[in-house]
Amino acid sequence: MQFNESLHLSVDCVLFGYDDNGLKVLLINQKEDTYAHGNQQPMSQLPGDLILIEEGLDAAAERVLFELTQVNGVYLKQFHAYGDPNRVSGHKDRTWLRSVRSMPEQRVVTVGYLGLVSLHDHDPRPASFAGGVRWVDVDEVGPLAFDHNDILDGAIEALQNQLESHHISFELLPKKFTLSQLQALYETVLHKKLDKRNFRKNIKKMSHVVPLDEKQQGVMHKPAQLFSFNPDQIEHE
Amino acid sequence: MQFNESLHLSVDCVLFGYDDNGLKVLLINQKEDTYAHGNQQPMSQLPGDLILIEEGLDAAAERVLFELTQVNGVYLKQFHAYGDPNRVSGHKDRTWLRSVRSMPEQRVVTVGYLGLVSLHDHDPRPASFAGGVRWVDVDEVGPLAFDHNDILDGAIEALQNQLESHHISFELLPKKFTLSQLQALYETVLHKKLDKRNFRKNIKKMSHVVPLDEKQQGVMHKPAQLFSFNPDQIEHE
DNA sequence: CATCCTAAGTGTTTGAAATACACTTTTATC
DNA sequence: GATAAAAGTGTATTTCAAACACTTAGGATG
Repeated sequence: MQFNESLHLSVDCVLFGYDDNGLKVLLINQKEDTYAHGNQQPMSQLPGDLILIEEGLDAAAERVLFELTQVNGVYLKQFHAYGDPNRVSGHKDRTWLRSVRSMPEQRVVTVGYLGLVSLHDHDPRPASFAGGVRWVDVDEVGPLAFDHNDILDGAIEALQNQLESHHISFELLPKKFTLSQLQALYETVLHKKLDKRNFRKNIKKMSHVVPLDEKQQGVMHKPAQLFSFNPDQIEHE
Repeated sequence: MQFNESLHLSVDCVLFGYDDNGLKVLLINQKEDTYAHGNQQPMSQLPGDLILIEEGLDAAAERVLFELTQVNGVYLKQFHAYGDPNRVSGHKDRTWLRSVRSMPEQRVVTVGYLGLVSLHDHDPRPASFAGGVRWVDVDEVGPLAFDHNDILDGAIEALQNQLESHHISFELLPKKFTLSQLQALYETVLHKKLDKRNFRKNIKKMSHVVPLDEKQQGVMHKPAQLFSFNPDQIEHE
C-alpha cells in the first residue's frame, strides 16, 4: 500500500464582504507575468495556500488570508474539505502551479473557510507576490482556478444556512447599522424579498440586536434609528 | 518558511448504529498486545486511517471503514476536519502509533465522517489487524484515543442538525419500520420526548414515508402498520 | 417658510402550523 | 373471556407566519 507520504494540505478562504452595493467575494489574480511563456490568461482564484507543518487549520486560514490580502481579525470558519485527487490537475492550473510551487505535481487537499467582513471596516491590499486583490460581486464571478467555483458554491450555501441560525449577520455590517440595512443583507444573501413589517417584528425578538440612542445623519429623508449587536445576549435566546 | 512536506491526512468514521436498544457508535480497540511493553491499557478509538495518495476523501472513508469493520455500502458524509497540531501527540497515543505506523511522529490532520446504519442490517466484524469492534451506546462512551471524543461530539451535533432537514432517519432503521420506531429514533437522537399524535401528523405530510400493506407480526399487542422509505419522493417536498 | 421628496416606521387581520391532551382498538397470553 | 401492552386516532387552543397601506421625520428646493 502506498500511503500519503507527500500529500499536501491547504486552506482556501472564501471571504464575503458586504456593503450597500451587495455581497462580494474576495478574489486574487494570478500574476500576469507568470504566463509570459504559456500564453494563457491569468485566472482568478480564492486566497489560499499550503498550511505550515506545525500550524492548526484555523491559524493557517487566518495567516494565509492576512498574508495574501492584509485582512485581519475577521470571522473565519471552516465549512468543508475538498479532496478530489484531480482537483488541482487541470492544464491551466498545473502551468500556474509550476511557476509558484516547488512540488507542483503533488496532490493537494484543501479545507474551505468561510469569512465575513463589513466592507465599511476592511480594505484588503494585495501581498507583493499576489497579482491583485479584488472584491467581485458574487453574482458576477467568472471561472476560477482549480475547483474554486465549487468551493465558492459551498461557501454560499454554508452562509445561507448559517445566516439565520448562527447570528452572523452582524459580521457583514458596520458596527452601527439600520434595520433597513440588516433587511437588505438578508434579502441579498437569501435571494428573496422580505416583508418590512414582519422582518422588524422578528428582529425585535432578538435581544442581541439593541437600539442605540443615535440616528442616521446626512440623509435626505427620515433618519433611521441605529442599532448595534450585543454579543453578550446571544446565549439567552 | 517550512511547508508541510510530511503532513499526513486521515479519515475517521463515526458510524452510528441504531436499534430498539438505542443509538450506538462503532469503536475499535487498539490491540492489547501492542501494549505488552508499555504496560498501558488498550484504548478505544474511532475507525480511521491514513488516506492513500490517489484517493478521494469520500472513497478513503468508505475503504477505511470497510477494511477495519467490514461495513459496506452505508450512508457516509464528511462533517468536519480536525487539524490541531497536537491532536495526536498525547503520550498514550504516541506509544500506540509507534507500534502501527512507519512515521509515528508525523502530524496528522483528519477529516471526520458521519456514518449511519441500521443495526438490523449490518453486522461489523473486526479486521485481522484491529483489536476488536464494538457497538457502544453513545451515552456510555468512555475516553477515546487522540481527540476522538471531540470528533464524536462533532458527529452527534451534525447528526442532530441533519436528522430533520436531510431525510436521513431511514438510514438508521430497518427497511420496514413502524411509526413508533421512527418516533423513538427521533427521541433518542434529539434527546427529547415527542407527542405521539403530533409526530404522526407530521410524518403523514412526508410523502417519502409510505405505508405498506403489511403489519407487524408476533407481538402481543395490537400489531403496528409497517412503513418504508421511498427515496423517489424526497425531491418533491 | 411651504412644498416635495425619500425612506423610516408602525398594527391588524387571516390562515397555517404547533401544542396539549385521553380514550378506543387489536392482538397474544393465561 | 379477561388481561396486558402498545397501536392508533381527533379536537380545541395557542402561537407563529403572511399579507397588506398609510403616516412621519428630515433635507432639499423654490
